[in-house]
Amino acid sequence: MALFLSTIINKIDSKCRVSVPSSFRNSLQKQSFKGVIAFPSYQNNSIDACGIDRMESISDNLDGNHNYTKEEFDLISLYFGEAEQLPFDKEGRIIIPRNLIKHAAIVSEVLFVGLGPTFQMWNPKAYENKKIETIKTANKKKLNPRLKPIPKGV
Amino acid sequence: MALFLSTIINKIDSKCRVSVPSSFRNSLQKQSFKGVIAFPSYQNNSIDACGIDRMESISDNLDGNHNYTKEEFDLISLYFGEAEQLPFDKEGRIIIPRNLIKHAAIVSEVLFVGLGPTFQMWNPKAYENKKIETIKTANKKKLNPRLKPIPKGV
DNA sequence: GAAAATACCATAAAATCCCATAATATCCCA
DNA sequence: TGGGATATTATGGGATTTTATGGTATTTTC
Repeated sequence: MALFLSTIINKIDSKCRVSVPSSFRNSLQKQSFKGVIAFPSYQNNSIDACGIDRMESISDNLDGNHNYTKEEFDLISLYFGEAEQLPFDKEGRIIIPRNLIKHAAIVSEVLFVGLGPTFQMWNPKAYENKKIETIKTANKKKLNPRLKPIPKGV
Repeated sequence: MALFLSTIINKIDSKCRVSVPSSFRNSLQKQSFKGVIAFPSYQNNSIDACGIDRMESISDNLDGNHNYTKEEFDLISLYFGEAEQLPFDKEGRIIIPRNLIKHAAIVSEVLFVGLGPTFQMWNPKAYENKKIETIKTANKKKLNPRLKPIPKGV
């Protein structure tokens, strides 16, 4: 599956078009639907996004004997209902729908941030605030941010 | 997984290109993404780096493990956002982004130091200082200098 | 037919390729 | 083991391609 990393800011024009960063595009272009799946985040004023592959695998999982709780299942169903399929144009741009723009309070620029298998789109200023808040909380709770892979099967 | 050892200094040019030491390159070239993943170290003025394999395993773990609190998840997300995917050019060089150059105060040379599964990039002078400091502290605390294997995943 | 959506074209900046060269390191065979 | 031949690095610079970003034209939708 795709692995989205790093942070990129691109401009959004009067037709609500934004260039998806080329590093993100590369993995998305290989998937069956050439574009991104986007939906409003319920946790932040941001837009959650991923490739169709991920939606398909979640869908398969929902259909089989999954191990989601009832609450989780309901939440995932909500996401499916709100998900938008945004195809690339020839230049690798997507058009962000009105409701998502409103949800993320996007104005002239869109910040893309990679979160591994998914990514988010933010108003750059809002992301900056969120970042500061996250660091503050981490310090207060003395969270260990060290990235370590945990050996499989242990 | 890759094993990075020893210390090498290479020049950085006006296009911010540096040759990754060939000994490091060899293991990285075999991975699915041909290049290095780099992010600002939060402990030093240095750049932490590894291969995509390591990020993938961290990502898988993050995706599969539902034991993270929201705060932990947010913090790890920050690191994904700060990570940069730096592909090799045909000559085995990477381009170091402005923000990382600034973070590590890199000028004309880059010092690569292997740390086992990861490596770091430094301003050679800054590394020299750090080294002296480390030895001084070790002597003061009478640390045992023998190399011991560190338990995996801990 | 008007408005919205989509396709198409143009351009500057940035990233990447491609080639050249010198310095190392490695090989190979007497 | 020596030392010339060969391959691999590290490094530089110019040429080419890709990206991001506009704008205009054409098609769709109601």
